[in-house]
Amino acid sequence: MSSTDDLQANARIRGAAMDLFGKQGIRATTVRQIAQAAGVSPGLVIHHFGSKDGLRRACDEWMMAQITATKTAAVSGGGAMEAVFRAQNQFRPFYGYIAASISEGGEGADRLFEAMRRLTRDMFDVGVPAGILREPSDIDAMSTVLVALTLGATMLEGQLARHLGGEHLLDPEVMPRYSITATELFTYGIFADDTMLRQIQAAFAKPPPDGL
Amino acid sequence: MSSTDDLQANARIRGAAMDLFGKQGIRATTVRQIAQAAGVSPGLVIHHFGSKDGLRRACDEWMMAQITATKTAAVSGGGAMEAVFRAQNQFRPFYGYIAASISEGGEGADRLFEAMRRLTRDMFDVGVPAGILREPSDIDAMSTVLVALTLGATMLEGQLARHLGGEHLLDPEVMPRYSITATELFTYGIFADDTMLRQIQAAFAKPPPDGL
DNA sequence: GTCTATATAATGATAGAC
DNA sequence: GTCTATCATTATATAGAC
Repeated sequence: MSSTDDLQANARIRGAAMDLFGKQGIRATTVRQIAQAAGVSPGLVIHHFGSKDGLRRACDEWMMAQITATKTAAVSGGGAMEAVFRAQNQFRPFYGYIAASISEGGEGADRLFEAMRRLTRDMFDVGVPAGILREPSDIDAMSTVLVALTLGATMLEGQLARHLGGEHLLDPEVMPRYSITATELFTYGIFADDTMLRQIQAAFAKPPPDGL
Repeated sequence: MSSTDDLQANARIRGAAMDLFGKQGIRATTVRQIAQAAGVSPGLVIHHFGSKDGLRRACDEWMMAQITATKTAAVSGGGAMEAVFRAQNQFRPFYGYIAASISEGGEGADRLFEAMRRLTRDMFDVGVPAGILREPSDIDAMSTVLVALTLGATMLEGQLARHLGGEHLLDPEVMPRYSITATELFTYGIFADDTMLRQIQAAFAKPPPDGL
C-alpha cells in the first residue's frame, strides 16, 4: 500500500511537471506550481526527485521509455504504416514537453531529439516502399527538418490556434483547418514548379561567383 | 556628443538583449548577462529601459519598425517577388528573437506574429499571380502554418544544425543541406500522391462515424 | 512518506556618488 | 550618462517534526 501510494504520488508529480513544463517552459515553471498541481507540498517534490533538474531528467527518461516501447510495439505488430502513424499521433499530447525539453537544452535533449528523428526516419523507411511517401533525396536531412518543423510549430501553438479561430490546436474549430492545411503543404508544397529548387541546388553546387 | 554616446549605448544594450533573448530565451536571460555583453553596468540597463520588461518591449518595437520599414520598401520597389524573398532573408538573423518573443507571450507577441504572417501572406499575393507559387486552398491558414513552422524550426536550430553536421544553421556545411532539403519539402511535399489529403478532407467534411 | 518551517542563492530594481 | 553598492523578492533546496 505504502509503496503503491508512493508510486502514485511520484507519477502524479511527474505528470504535473510534464504538463506545466510543456505549457510554460521548464525554466518558467516553479517547483511550487508543480507541487500545487500535483496536490503535494513543494518539499515532497524535491524529496522524491532530489532537485528540479532531477525531476526534469525523470521526465526525459519517462518520455524516452514511452518512445522506445511504442517503437518496439510498432515494429513487431502488423500493418506497419498504420502503426507508425499511430505512434506519431500517440505522442502529440507530449509534443509540448518534448519541444520544451529540447529547446531548453540539457543532457536528455539530444537523446530526445534523436529518438524523434529516428521515429520519423522509420516512417520513411516503411512509407516509401509502401508507395505512400515519395523518397527524399536526403532522407536523414528530411527527417531532421520534419521533426524540427513539427516540434517547433508546437511551441507556437497559441498563436497558431488564435489565427485559426480557437484557443488550442486540438479545438474542434482549429484542428480540421490545421490538419488539412498542413497535409496540403506536405502533399503539394508551396511552389508552382521546381524552378526554385533547381536554382538553390545550382547555387550551392558551385562556388558562388562573388561574396555570399 | 553626449547624446551620440547615449544612443550608442542604448543601441548596444538593445542589440545584446536581442541576441541573448534569441539564443537563450527571454526569461532565461538575466539583466547582468545583457549588461556584460553590452559592456555596461547592470544599473545602466535599467536606467535606460526602466525594467527588463521595458527592454523587451523596446526590442519588440524595434523589430516591428524594421519589418514595417522593409515592407514599405519592398512594395514600392520594382521586382516584387525578389523584394519579398529578400525581405524574408533579411530577417533570418532575427528569427531567434522573434520566435523567443512570440513563444514567451506578452503584449508585443501577437503583433509580431501578425506582422510575420502578413509578410508571408504578401508573398503569396505576389507569388501566385507571378506563377511562382501555387494557390493554397486556404491562404490565411497556409500563411499562418508556414510562419509557425519556420519560426519554430529556428528555436530548434541547435539540434537541426547538429544533425546536419555543424553548429549553427548558417555554417557553410549546414546551410546548403538545410536549404535544399527545406526547398525540396516545399516543392514536392513528402506524400507520393493526394491520398492522405483526401482522406483527411473526407474525415473532417462529415461528422465522424463514432467517438473522436 | 509527507508536511512545515527555514537557509541560501540569484535576480530585478533602487539610491546615490561621480 | 554611468557606475557601485544595496534592497527586496523570488526560487531552489535543506532540516527536522509527524
